[in-house]
Amino acid sequence: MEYGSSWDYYTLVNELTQGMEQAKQLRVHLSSGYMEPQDLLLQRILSSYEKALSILKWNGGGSVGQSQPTPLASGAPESSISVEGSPQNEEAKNNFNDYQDLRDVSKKRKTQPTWTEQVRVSPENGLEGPADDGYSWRKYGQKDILGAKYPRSYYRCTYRHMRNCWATKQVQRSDDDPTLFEITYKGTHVCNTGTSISVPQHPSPAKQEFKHSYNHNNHQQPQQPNQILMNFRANLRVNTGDSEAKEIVSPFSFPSATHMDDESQLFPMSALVDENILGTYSPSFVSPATSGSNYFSMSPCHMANLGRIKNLHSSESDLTEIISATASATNSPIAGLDFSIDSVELDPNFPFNAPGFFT
DNA sequence: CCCATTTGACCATT
DNA sequence: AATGGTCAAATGGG
Repeated sequence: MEYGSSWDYYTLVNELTQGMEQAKQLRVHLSSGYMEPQDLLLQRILSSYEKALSILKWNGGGSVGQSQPTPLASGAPESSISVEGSPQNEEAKNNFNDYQDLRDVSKKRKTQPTWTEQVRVSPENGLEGPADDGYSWRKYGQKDILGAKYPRSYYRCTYRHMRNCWATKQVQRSDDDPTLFEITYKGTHVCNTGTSISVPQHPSPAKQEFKHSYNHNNHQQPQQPNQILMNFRANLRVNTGDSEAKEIVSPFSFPSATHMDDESQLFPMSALVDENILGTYSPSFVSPATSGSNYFSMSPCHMANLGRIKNLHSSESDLTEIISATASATNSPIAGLDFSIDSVELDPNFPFNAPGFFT
C-alpha cells in the first residue's frame, strides 16, 4: 500500500497488535460471562483490531507483494489470528475437519481473507439459522458434508454481479450443538463502496438509529437486533494447526516484505490499491465496532459488527503459517501474535473487468 | 412476474 | 473415486 516504508507498516501493526493484546488482557481480567456488556464491548474492540490487522496484512504493508511460489512447505495447515488464546478448547479442535477446503480457494481465485465465526442462536427463538450479519447474502448452494449431521449452506453476496463483490460465506450447523453455527466468510465485501456505483446514503435520517442497520435488505431471518446481541455467543475457534511443532518467531523477525506480485507487474498496483482497497475498507472499519453506537450510514451491504469473535485465516502463503500459530505454544499473548506478512492478494476489482463471471 | 431459494448436475481437487 | 464447491434450471413465494 502506501505506507512510507515497511517500517511504518511494522510500527502500525505493532501498535495495533499491542492494543489488541491489551484488550485481551483486559478481557481476561474482566470476563465473567459472555453476556456481560463489557465483554461484548471487548469483543468488538478485539474484532476491530483483528480487522485492522487483517486489512494491513492483506494490503501487504509497504510492499506490493511478491509472487510467492509457496516454496516453504512446512505443511502447516493454515494460519490464523486467534482472538483468544485457548488452545485447550477441545470442542474447537474437533471441528477442524473442514478447514482444508479453505485453502482450496486460493487456487481457483486469488487468495482471499478467510475467517470463521461461531454463532449461537437460542433455541427458544426458533431460529433456523444465524441471523442477519448486516450483509445481504444470496444462497447459491447447499451440500451434505461427509461426517456432518447438517448440510452446509453456501452464500454469496447479493451484489456479486452488480458491484463485483465476491464475498461468500458458508454456514455449517454444529453437529454437537445444533444451536451453534459456524460461519466461514471468504473474501471481503466491496459492494458498499461501489467502484462503479455510488451507494445510496441516508435515505431516511430518521432511521439512522443503529439498530436498523442489522436488518438491511435481508429477507432471511428478520430478528430484533437486541436479541441478536443477547443471543449470539461467539465461541472461539483456535486454529493453530498444532499437529506440528512450530517455532516461536519474534514479532520483529519478519522476512523482508519487499516483493512484487505477479500482477503488480501487469498493472500499476498503487493506483488500484488506492482506489479500491482503501476506499473499500475504510468505511467499514472507521469506527462502528469500537464506538458501539454509530452504526448509521451503513450501506445495504455493510457489515454490522455484532461483536462476535472472529477468527481470521490467511489462506495464502505458507510463510504465514510458519510465523503464526505461536499462540498455542505460549501463555504470553504478546509472543503469540501473528505478524506474518501475507503475500498481497489485492483483487484488482476493475469495474469493467468482468469477463470471467459465468461462462 | 420477478426474484430468491432449492436441488441435482457438473466441475475441481485430493 | 470421493468429496466439496458452484452452477443453473426448476420451483415457489410475494
